[in-house]
Amino acid sequence: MSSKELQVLEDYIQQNNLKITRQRRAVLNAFLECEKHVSAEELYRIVTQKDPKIGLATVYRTLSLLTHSQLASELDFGDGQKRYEHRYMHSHHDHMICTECGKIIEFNHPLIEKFQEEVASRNGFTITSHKLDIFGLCSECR
Amino acid sequence: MSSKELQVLEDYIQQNNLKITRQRRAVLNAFLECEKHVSAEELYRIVTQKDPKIGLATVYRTLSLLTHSQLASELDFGDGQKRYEHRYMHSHHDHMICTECGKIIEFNHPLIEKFQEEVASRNGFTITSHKLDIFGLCSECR
DNA sequence: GAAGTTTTTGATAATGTTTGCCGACACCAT
DNA sequence: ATGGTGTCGGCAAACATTATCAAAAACTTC
Ligand SMILES: [Mn+2]
Ligand SMILES: [Mn+2]
Ligand SMILES: [Zn+2]
Ligand SMILES: [Zn+2]
Repeated sequence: MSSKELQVLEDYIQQNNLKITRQRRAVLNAFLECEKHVSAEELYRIVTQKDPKIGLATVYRTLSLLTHSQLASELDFGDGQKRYEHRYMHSHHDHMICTECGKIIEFNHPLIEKFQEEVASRNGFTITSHKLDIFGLCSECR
Repeated sequence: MSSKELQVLEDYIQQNNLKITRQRRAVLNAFLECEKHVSAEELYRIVTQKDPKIGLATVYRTLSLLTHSQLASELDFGDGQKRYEHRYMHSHHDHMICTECGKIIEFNHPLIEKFQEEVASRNGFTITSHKLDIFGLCSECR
Protein backbone atom coordinates (compact mmCIF):
# COMPACT_ATOMS: atom_id res chain seq x y z
CA MET A 1 0.00 0.00 0.00
CA SER A 2 2.88 2.40 -0.57
CA SER A 3 1.14 4.98 -2.72
CA LYS A 4 2.52 7.89 -4.65
CA GLU A 5 0.73 10.07 -2.16
CA LEU A 6 2.67 8.61 0.74
CA GLN A 7 5.84 9.50 -1.12
CA VAL A 8 4.65 13.09 -1.51
CA LEU A 9 3.91 13.29 2.19
CA GLU A 10 7.29 11.81 3.10
CA ASP A 11 9.05 14.28 0.86
CA TYR A 12 7.25 17.18 2.46
CA ILE A 13 7.98 15.77 5.90
CA GLN A 14 11.67 15.41 5.21
CA GLN A 15 11.94 18.89 3.71
CA ASN A 16 10.47 20.36 6.89
CA ASN A 17 12.31 18.27 9.48
CA LEU A 18 9.18 16.47 10.52
CA LYS A 19 8.66 12.81 11.23
CA ILE A 20 6.55 10.17 9.63
CA THR A 21 4.46 8.44 12.25
CA ARG A 22 1.93 5.66 12.56
CA GLN A 23 -0.83 8.22 13.12
CA ARG A 24 0.05 10.29 10.07
CA ARG A 25 0.09 7.22 7.88
CA ALA A 26 -3.26 6.14 9.30
CA VAL A 27 -4.89 9.50 8.62
CA LEU A 28 -3.42 9.63 5.14
CA ASN A 29 -4.67 6.15 4.32
CA ALA A 30 -8.13 6.85 5.63
CA PHE A 31 -8.22 10.08 3.66
CA LEU A 32 -7.12 8.35 0.47
CA GLU A 33 -9.65 5.57 0.84
CA CYS A 34 -12.40 8.08 1.49
CA GLU A 35 -13.35 9.03 -1.98
CA LYS A 36 -15.19 12.27 -1.45
CA HIS A 37 -15.44 15.57 0.35
CA VAL A 38 -14.89 14.60 3.96
CA SER A 39 -14.93 16.63 7.16
CA ALA A 40 -12.40 16.34 9.96
CA GLU A 41 -14.96 14.78 12.25
CA GLU A 42 -15.96 12.19 9.65
CA LEU A 43 -12.35 11.31 9.00
CA TYR A 44 -11.78 11.05 12.74
CA ARG A 45 -14.55 8.49 13.02
CA ILE A 46 -13.14 6.49 10.14
CA VAL A 47 -9.59 6.54 11.49
CA THR A 48 -10.56 5.57 15.02
CA GLN A 49 -12.32 2.45 13.78
CA LYS A 50 -8.97 0.96 12.85
CA ASP A 51 -6.93 2.70 15.52
CA PRO A 52 -9.09 3.88 18.43
CA LYS A 53 -6.25 5.64 20.17
CA ILE A 54 -5.77 8.39 17.62
CA GLY A 55 -6.87 11.80 18.87
CA LEU A 56 -9.07 14.30 17.09
CA ALA A 57 -6.38 16.97 17.31
CA THR A 58 -4.02 14.70 15.41
CA VAL A 59 -6.55 14.36 12.62
CA TYR A 60 -6.79 18.13 12.39
CA ARG A 61 -3.01 18.47 12.47
CA THR A 62 -2.54 15.86 9.79
CA LEU A 63 -5.19 17.40 7.57
CA SER A 64 -3.25 20.64 7.82
CA LEU A 65 -0.13 18.73 6.78
CA LEU A 66 -1.94 17.17 3.84
CA THR A 67 -3.18 20.56 2.75
CA HIS A 68 0.25 22.16 2.95
CA SER A 69 1.84 19.28 1.06
CA GLN A 70 -0.73 19.72 -1.72
CA LEU A 71 -2.26 16.30 -1.15
CA ALA A 72 -5.56 17.78 -0.01
CA SER A 73 -7.68 20.81 -0.79
CA GLU A 74 -9.62 22.50 1.97
CA LEU A 75 -13.22 23.30 1.07
CA ASP A 76 -15.82 25.40 2.83
CA PHE A 77 -19.39 25.14 1.64
CA GLY A 78 -20.60 27.42 4.41
CA ASP A 79 -22.24 24.77 6.55
CA GLY A 80 -19.99 25.36 9.52
CA GLN A 81 -17.33 22.78 8.94
CA LYS A 82 -14.50 22.48 6.49
CA ARG A 83 -14.16 19.56 4.13
CA TYR A 84 -11.20 18.03 2.39
CA GLU A 85 -10.75 16.40 -0.99
CA HIS A 86 -7.96 14.75 -2.92
CA ARG A 87 -5.70 17.20 -4.66
CA TYR A 88 -2.86 15.01 -5.91
CA MET A 89 -3.37 14.27 -9.61
CA HIS A 90 -6.74 16.00 -9.47
CA SER A 91 -7.33 19.11 -11.51
CA HIS A 92 -9.24 22.19 -10.45
CA HIS A 93 -13.00 22.02 -10.41
CA ASP A 94 -15.99 23.71 -8.83
CA HIS A 95 -18.96 22.22 -7.02
CA MET A 96 -22.72 21.90 -7.18
CA ILE A 97 -24.16 21.00 -3.77
CA CYS A 98 -27.61 19.48 -3.35
CA THR A 99 -29.15 21.16 -0.33
CA GLU A 100 -31.52 18.24 0.13
CA CYS A 101 -29.31 15.12 0.14
CA GLY A 102 -25.86 16.64 0.28
CA LYS A 103 -24.73 15.15 -3.00
CA ILE A 104 -21.86 17.03 -4.58
CA ILE A 105 -21.33 17.22 -8.33
CA GLU A 106 -17.97 18.37 -9.58
CA PHE A 107 -17.64 20.30 -12.78
CA ASN A 108 -15.26 22.44 -14.71
CA HIS A 109 -16.29 24.92 -17.35
CA PRO A 110 -13.30 26.36 -19.21
CA LEU A 111 -15.22 29.41 -20.33
CA ILE A 112 -16.29 30.25 -16.81
CA GLU A 113 -12.65 30.09 -15.82
CA LYS A 114 -11.67 32.22 -18.78
CA PHE A 115 -14.25 34.92 -18.11
CA GLN A 116 -13.14 35.14 -14.51
CA GLU A 117 -9.66 35.99 -15.70
CA GLU A 118 -11.16 38.50 -18.08
CA VAL A 119 -13.25 40.30 -15.50
CA ALA A 120 -10.32 40.28 -13.09
CA SER A 121 -7.84 41.81 -15.49
CA ARG A 122 -10.46 44.33 -16.54
CA ASN A 123 -10.37 45.51 -12.90
CA GLY A 124 -6.62 45.27 -12.44
CA PHE A 125 -7.13 42.35 -10.09
CA THR A 126 -4.64 39.49 -9.80
CA ILE A 127 -6.32 36.17 -9.04
CA THR A 128 -4.72 33.79 -6.60
CA SER A 129 -7.72 31.50 -6.13
CA HIS A 130 -11.41 31.34 -6.62
CA LYS A 131 -14.35 29.21 -5.73
CA LEU A 132 -17.73 28.77 -7.34
CA ASP A 133 -20.37 26.95 -5.33
CA ILE A 134 -23.75 26.26 -6.88
CA PHE A 135 -26.53 25.27 -4.49
CA GLY A 136 -29.79 23.63 -5.47
CA LEU A 137 -31.43 20.27 -5.99
CA CYS A 138 -29.89 17.30 -7.73
CA SER A 139 -31.84 15.25 -10.25
CA GLU A 140 -32.99 12.78 -7.61
CA CYS A 141 -34.21 15.40 -5.14
CA ARG A 142 -35.91 17.73 -7.54
CA MET B 1 -36.09 59.39 7.20
CA SER B 2 -38.94 57.04 6.29
CA SER B 3 -37.28 55.00 3.59
CA LYS B 4 -38.71 52.47 1.21
CA GLU B 5 -36.70 49.91 3.08
CA LEU B 6 -38.43 50.69 6.35
CA GLN B 7 -41.72 50.10 4.58
CA VAL B 8 -40.48 46.71 3.37
CA LEU B 9 -39.48 45.78 6.89
CA GLU B 10 -42.79 46.94 8.33
CA ASP B 11 -44.70 44.93 5.75
CA TYR B 12 -42.71 41.83 6.59
CA ILE B 13 -43.21 42.46 10.28
CA GLN B 14 -46.95 42.82 9.96
CA GLN B 15 -47.28 39.73 7.80
CA ASN B 16 -45.53 37.69 10.46
CA ASN B 17 -47.19 39.11 13.56
CA LEU B 18 -44.02 40.76 14.74
CA LYS B 19 -43.55 44.19 16.22
CA ILE B 20 -41.69 47.22 15.07
CA THR B 21 -39.34 48.47 17.76
CA ARG B 22 -36.89 51.26 18.39
CA GLN B 23 -34.03 48.73 18.20
CA ARG B 24 -35.09 47.30 14.87
CA ARG B 25 -35.36 50.73 13.35
CA ALA B 26 -31.94 51.62 14.73
CA VAL B 27 -30.27 48.52 13.29
CA LEU B 28 -32.00 49.01 9.94
CA ASN B 29 -30.87 52.64 9.74
CA ALA B 30 -27.30 51.79 10.65
CA PHE B 31 -27.30 49.02 8.08
CA LEU B 32 -28.67 51.31 5.38
CA GLU B 33 -26.15 54.05 6.11
CA CYS B 34 -23.32 51.54 6.07
CA GLU B 35 -22.58 51.32 2.41
CA LYS B 36 -20.67 48.07 2.16
CA HIS B 37 -20.25 44.49 3.26
CA VAL B 38 -20.54 44.72 7.01
CA SER B 39 -20.26 42.10 9.75
CA ALA B 40 -22.57 41.77 12.73
CA GLU B 41 -19.87 42.92 15.09
CA GLU B 42 -19.09 45.99 12.96
CA LEU B 43 -22.75 46.89 12.77
CA TYR B 44 -23.06 46.40 16.52
CA ARG B 45 -20.31 48.94 17.10
CA ILE B 46 -21.97 51.43 14.77
CA VAL B 47 -25.40 51.01 16.33
CA THR B 48 -24.20 51.31 19.91
CA GLN B 49 -22.60 54.66 19.17
CA LYS B 50 -26.04 56.19 18.79
CA ASP B 51 -27.86 53.89 21.19
CA PRO B 52 -25.47 52.24 23.66
CA LYS B 53 -28.12 50.07 25.23
CA ILE B 54 -28.73 47.86 22.21
CA GLY B 55 -27.46 44.33 22.70
CA LEU B 56 -25.38 42.28 20.32
CA ALA B 57 -28.02 39.55 20.19
CA THR B 58 -30.54 42.07 18.94
CA VAL B 59 -28.22 43.03 16.10
CA TYR B 60 -27.93 39.37 15.12
CA ARG B 61 -31.68 38.90 15.38
CA THR B 62 -32.41 41.98 13.32
CA LEU B 63 -29.91 40.99 10.66
CA SER B 64 -31.76 37.71 10.41
CA LEU B 65 -34.97 39.66 9.96
CA LEU B 66 -33.43 41.85 7.28
CA THR B 67 -32.21 38.78 5.46
CA HIS B 68 -35.60 37.09 5.57
CA SER B 69 -37.36 40.21 4.42
CA GLN B 70 -35.01 40.43 1.43
CA LEU B 71 -33.50 43.71 2.58
CA ALA B 72 -30.09 42.13 3.15
CA SER B 73 -28.00 39.37 1.67
CA GLU B 74 -25.85 37.22 3.89
CA LEU B 75 -22.31 36.69 2.62
CA ASP B 76 -19.58 34.34 3.75
CA PHE B 77 -16.12 34.92 2.39
CA GLY B 78 -14.68 32.16 4.56
CA ASP B 79 -12.90 34.41 7.05
CA GLY B 80 -14.90 33.19 10.01
CA GLN B 81 -17.65 35.77 10.11
CA LYS B 82 -20.64 36.47 7.97
CA ARG B 83 -21.19 39.77 6.26
CA TYR B 84 -24.29 41.55 5.07
CA GLU B 85 -25.00 43.81 2.13
CA HIS B 86 -27.95 45.72 0.75
CA ARG B 87 -30.33 43.62 -1.29
CA TYR B 88 -33.27 45.95 -1.86
CA MET B 89 -33.04 47.39 -5.36
CA HIS B 90 -29.65 45.77 -5.81
CA SER B 91 -29.16 43.13 -8.46
CA HIS B 92 -27.17 39.94 -8.14
CA HIS B 93 -23.41 40.16 -8.34
CA ASP B 94 -20.32 38.23 -7.32
CA HIS B 95 -17.22 39.41 -5.49
CA MET B 96 -13.48 39.78 -5.86
CA ILE B 97 -11.79 40.03 -2.47
CA CYS B 98 -8.31 41.49 -2.02
CA THR B 99 -6.55 39.28 0.50
CA GLU B 100 -4.15 42.12 1.33
CA CYS B 101 -6.34 45.14 2.09
CA GLY B 102 -9.78 43.58 2.20
CA LYS B 103 -11.15 45.65 -0.65
CA ILE B 104 -14.14 44.07 -2.34
CA ILE B 105 -14.94 44.57 -6.00
CA GLU B 106 -18.39 43.65 -7.19
CA PHE B 107 -18.97 42.33 -10.66
CA ASN B 108 -21.47 40.57 -12.79
CA HIS B 109 -20.64 38.65 -15.90
CA PRO B 110 -23.76 37.55 -17.79
CA LEU B 111 -21.94 34.76 -19.59
CA ILE B 112 -20.62 33.29 -16.37
CA GLU B 113 -24.19 33.25 -15.10
CA LYS B 114 -25.39 31.71 -18.32
CA PHE B 115 -22.78 28.94 -18.35
CA GLN B 116 -23.64 28.07 -14.77
CA GLU B 117 -27.21 27.44 -15.85
CA GLU B 118 -25.91 25.43 -18.75
CA VAL B 119 -23.66 23.18 -16.70
CA ALA B 120 -26.40 22.73 -14.13
CA SER B 121 -29.08 21.67 -16.58
CA ARG B 122 -26.57 19.39 -18.27
CA ASN B 123 -26.40 17.56 -14.91
CA GLY B 124 -30.10 17.70 -14.14
CA PHE B 125 -29.40 20.13 -11.33
CA THR B 126 -31.84 22.88 -10.33
CA ILE B 127 -30.06 26.00 -9.08
CA THR B 128 -31.46 27.89 -6.13
CA SER B 129 -28.40 30.04 -5.47
CA HIS B 130 -24.75 30.31 -6.21
CA LYS B 131 -21.73 32.24 -5.18
CA LEU B 132 -18.49 32.99 -6.92
CA ASP B 133 -15.69 34.43 -4.82
CA ILE B 134 -12.44 35.44 -6.46
CA PHE B 135 -9.49 36.00 -4.14
CA GLY B 136 -6.31 37.82 -5.03
CA LEU B 137 -4.70 41.24 -5.05
CA CYS B 138 -6.37 44.47 -6.08
CA SER B 139 -4.60 46.97 -8.29
CA GLU B 140 -3.24 48.92 -5.33
CA CYS B 141 -1.87 45.91 -3.50
CA ARG B 142 -0.31 44.07 -6.41
C1' DG C 1 -55.38 55.38 28.66
C1' DA C 2 -55.42 51.24 31.87
C1' DA C 3 -55.27 46.30 31.71
C1' DG C 4 -54.18 42.25 29.39
C1' DT C 5 -51.74 39.66 25.83
C1' DT C 6 -47.96 38.86 22.94
C1' DT C 7 -43.47 39.70 21.40
C1' DT C 8 -38.90 41.63 22.18
C1' DT C 9 -34.97 42.78 24.66
C1' DG C 10 -30.31 42.54 26.99
C1' DA C 11 -27.41 39.77 29.55
C1' DT C 12 -25.41 35.72 29.71
C1' DA C 13 -24.89 30.73 28.97
C1' DA C 14 -24.42 27.34 25.58
C1' DT C 15 -23.06 25.59 21.10
C1' DG C 16 -19.92 23.61 17.74
C1' DT C 17 -15.74 23.71 15.14
C1' DT C 18 -11.09 24.46 15.29
C1' DT C 19 -6.70 25.68 17.54
C1' DG C 20 -3.53 26.09 21.63
C1' DC C 21 -1.32 24.04 25.43
C1' DC C 22 1.23 20.66 28.03
C1' DG C 23 3.22 16.63 30.09
C1' DA C 24 4.10 12.07 28.47
C1' DC C 25 5.96 9.57 24.65
C1' DA C 26 8.38 7.84 20.36
C1' DC C 27 12.23 7.97 17.47
C1' DC C 28 16.96 8.63 16.06
C1' DA C 29 21.92 9.60 16.68
C1' DT C 30 25.43 9.49 19.39
C1' DA D 1 21.46 4.15 27.86
C1' DT D 2 21.24 9.23 27.16
C1' DG D 3 19.90 13.45 25.15
C1' DG D 4 17.42 16.00 21.73
C1' DT D 5 13.76 16.90 18.88
C1' DG D 6 9.30 16.42 17.36
C1' DT D 7 4.67 14.12 18.19
C1' DC D 8 0.83 12.43 20.71
C1' DG D 9 -3.71 12.50 23.23
C1' DG D 10 -6.61 14.86 26.19
C1' DC D 11 -8.58 18.77 27.26
C1' DA D 12 -8.91 23.85 27.68
C1' DA D 13 -9.49 28.06 25.03
C1' DA D 14 -10.96 30.80 21.19
C1' DC D 15 -14.43 32.52 18.39
C1' DA D 16 -18.81 33.66 16.02
C1' DT D 17 -23.32 32.63 16.53
C1' DT D 18 -27.61 30.88 18.82
C1' DA D 19 -30.51 29.59 22.85
C1' DT D 20 -32.43 30.81 27.25
C1' DC D 21 -35.07 33.59 30.31
C1' DA D 22 -36.90 37.13 33.28
C1' DA D 23 -37.94 41.87 32.64
C1' DA D 24 -39.51 45.43 29.46
C1' DA D 25 -41.80 47.16 25.58
C1' DA D 26 -45.34 47.01 21.96
C1' DC D 27 -49.82 46.28 20.52
C1' DT D 28 -55.10 45.17 21.52
C1' DT D 29 -59.21 45.63 23.64
C1' DC D 30 -62.10 47.77 26.38
MN1 LIG E 1 -14.41 18.32 -5.35
MN1 LIG F 1 -21.65 42.84 -2.80
ZN1 LIG G 1 -29.99 15.55 -3.83
ZN1 LIG H 1 -5.97 45.43 -1.94
